[in-house]
Amino acid sequence: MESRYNPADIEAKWQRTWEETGLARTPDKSAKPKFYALSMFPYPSGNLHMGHVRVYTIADVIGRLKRMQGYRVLNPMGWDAFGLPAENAAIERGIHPAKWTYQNIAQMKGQLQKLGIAFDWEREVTTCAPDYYKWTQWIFLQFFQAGLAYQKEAAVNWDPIDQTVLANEQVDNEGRSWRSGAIVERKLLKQWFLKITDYAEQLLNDLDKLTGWPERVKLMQANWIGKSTGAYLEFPIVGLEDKIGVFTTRPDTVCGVTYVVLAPEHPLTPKVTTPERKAAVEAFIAEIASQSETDRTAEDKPKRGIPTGGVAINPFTGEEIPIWIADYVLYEYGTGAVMGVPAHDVRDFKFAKENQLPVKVVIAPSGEDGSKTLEAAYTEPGIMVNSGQFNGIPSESGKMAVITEAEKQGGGKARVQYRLRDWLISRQRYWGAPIPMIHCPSCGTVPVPEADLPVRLPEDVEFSGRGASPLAKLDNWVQVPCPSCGEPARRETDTMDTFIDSSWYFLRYTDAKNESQPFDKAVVNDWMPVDQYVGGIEHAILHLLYSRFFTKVLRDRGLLNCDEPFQRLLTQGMVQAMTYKNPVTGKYIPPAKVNPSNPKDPDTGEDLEVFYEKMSKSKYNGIDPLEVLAKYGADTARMFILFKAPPEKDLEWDDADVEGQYRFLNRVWRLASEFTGQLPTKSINLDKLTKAEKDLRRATHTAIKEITADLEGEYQFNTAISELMKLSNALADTSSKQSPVYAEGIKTLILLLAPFAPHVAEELWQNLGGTGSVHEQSWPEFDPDALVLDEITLVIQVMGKTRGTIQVPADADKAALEKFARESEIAQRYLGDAEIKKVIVVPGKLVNFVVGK
RNA sequence: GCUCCUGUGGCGAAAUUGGCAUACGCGGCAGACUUAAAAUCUGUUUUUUUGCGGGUUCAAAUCCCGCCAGGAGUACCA
Repeated sequence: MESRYNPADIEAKWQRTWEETGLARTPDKSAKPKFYALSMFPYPSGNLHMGHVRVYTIADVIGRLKRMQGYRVLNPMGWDAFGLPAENAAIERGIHPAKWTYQNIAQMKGQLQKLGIAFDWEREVTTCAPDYYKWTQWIFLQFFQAGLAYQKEAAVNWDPIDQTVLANEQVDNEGRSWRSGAIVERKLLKQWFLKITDYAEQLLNDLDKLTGWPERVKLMQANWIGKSTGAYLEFPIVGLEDKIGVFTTRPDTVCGVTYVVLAPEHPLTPKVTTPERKAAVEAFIAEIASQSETDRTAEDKPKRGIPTGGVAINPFTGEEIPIWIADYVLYEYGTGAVMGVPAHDVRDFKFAKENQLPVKVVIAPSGEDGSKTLEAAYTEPGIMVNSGQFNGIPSESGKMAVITEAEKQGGGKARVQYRLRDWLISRQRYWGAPIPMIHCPSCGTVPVPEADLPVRLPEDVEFSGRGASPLAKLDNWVQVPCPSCGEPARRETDTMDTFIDSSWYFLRYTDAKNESQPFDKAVVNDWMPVDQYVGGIEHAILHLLYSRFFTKVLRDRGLLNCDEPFQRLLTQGMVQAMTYKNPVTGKYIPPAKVNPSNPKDPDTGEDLEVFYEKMSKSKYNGIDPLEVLAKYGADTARMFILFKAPPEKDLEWDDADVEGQYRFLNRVWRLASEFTGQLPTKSINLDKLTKAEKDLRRATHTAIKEITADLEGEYQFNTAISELMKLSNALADTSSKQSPVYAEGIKTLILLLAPFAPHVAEELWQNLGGTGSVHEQSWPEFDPDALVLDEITLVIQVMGKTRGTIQVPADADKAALEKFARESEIAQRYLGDAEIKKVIVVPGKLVNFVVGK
């Protein structure tokens, strides 16, 4: 056996061997239980970064563990390959998006393979390949047939740099594009939408089924869906037939309405405006329209609005109330109009104070009559007052009473409102799946027949980076006969949001080569749902919500059976590295130019701020995985990443800790190299073990127990590895290296190490004469008898304070424990002749004496 | 503003879920080996204490209340 641990040699060798023997290939259906381990597939940028290393390592450990535990495992990999960067490369460097993308894929695949992840590459999925996007288009047609895909003229988010429309979700809260960072403009265009709002209630309710998801992700989705329960109420307008419909969550406060506010864009705005207010209202609307989203939503911005001159009637009190328009009322939400109840809504209170509108109290805390002047809005529940027939009703039940009355009068009803909007999927871009529709002057919008799929992206395209989509400029591609009437028609030139591609890729993996359908129903039902999904928290809302939506729609189309695609979700933290920043100039300084023990700016001499941040080029703190692999090997990189922090927490890169893991693998290597015995094939004779042997055997079986537990439930790779270290330490320190117990320990250590550091484990396994691959062995099981101690350490406390410990027989009962404790020298010393009022005995742990004062 | 999470040695982190706080690793220090260094090995180090203040309990990092600090999500959602 080679005496030195040389990762470079053994890693390449085993990666080749595993490839040849098909270790990672997904087994055929059998009696074995299935396990679908999935990591979020990458965008093929061309370069692997540490974030990738972390996700795929986590999923790989889980996959390898499950294989050893007797599951047939599916652990696939693919490419989220459509998207803007490829098109930008085409514009900037004149390289075709397809060529650029496939080059990147080849490069990244090579890098990924060096990590030693057991991916089944035979199921590789590439979303920009026609044999994939054919089915993306087919699924779009399913949505269309279900009435879930429709076109709408809409004010959309227009990115002036990328020259495209963005989904609401792709605009950050400063009104900037998630990709280009440009301030987004509003523009009217006819767009394709998917009706995700039809599934809002299910998407919300089924969050309860996701017991294996982090609470905070479920919470973020629930907030995003934003369900509110309330009422739709109508306010008649003086002098008009029209009524103003509002949505409110507080119908119980309706008698306190002192004004109504419309969104400036509301169609009723011009109708209710009186001639003398017309000029002012139009000026106000123009001013709002010219404001960017940023200004309109700026923090602590005062609410601005003006009266229209129009008057509405509160149907519950008969009072005449003014109609205003204001910038804080959003046209897109609810009905685009709100009722103003200054006394019981914080915003309305502020708005009323600023604009001298009356405040009318209609809810009072119990015991009060509502005559007190309010300093702030009273938003708590209370008793209805000044509300005519509703006086005296508690506000919570008053909500229903008001709704019932509104229904009786025909002026309202209960209503549930969601914040979630329909999903805008049109992109005026080339590098995406073409929307398979044809616009015919006589037949209207007609789907491309299934037999004609895929609608291929034409290859001969010019990329200028300006104006309309490159597809719209290709006359010979755009012009087609109408599939329905045969007359000249035009193709839809928009492509689909790439989030569509990633909303069903996990289904395609189950049957990746199917040429006649996106996936076979029996096959997809066999593998789905995904048992463990691993990915970044940045996808907590969009990708995960869209995938859930797709799964439900495809289920309703009869294509699969599951309600939820991802049984368990692990959101791994970022990989951060140390950055140096000059707090005066705000500039980042490359670590190579800084003395770590006394960080100063090399140019100005100023003291630098030192902290951990997500790795990025602009901060000069990126660590190239390939360099780490070259220096230490994949096993060390994996061990470091798994050990340094729990998987969901951010991880701080530290070269010294990487060295530490390298040292550990070297120690394991040495232990195994110096072992001259045989790996045991049958169980050990337990009759006459020495104390040292018993201790070692306990260490071995404790490791099995703890590591197995750490990999079930919550994944705690960091503590699992610390248990490996303990076992390794116990083996190194033992005096019974000739014992079969030692051989069992060595064998167990290698088996337990296998999911974490697969190459070293395999090499050591083979060197010690193990049969077959270490990764095909059964995961070890612990012997409970091995864990039993003859003696335990009993803690002796007085008044809850630990005063010392004694050794006692492990099988002593409560009474015996108390006796040992009372007679102990420690108790004698600390108790003296104090009166013992009570003795608490926790078997196996402690005895606590409660004494009188 | 609202919602949620986190706070433990010099550092990353553990703690069977109420029962010896700091496992495991990093770093530091000392020693062995060496002409010397690296590598390796051995030993040692974090000292009434789990952000702060109260409470419950025989017993609190863990449960409850109130603060403080840091982070995340969301943002006029009626």
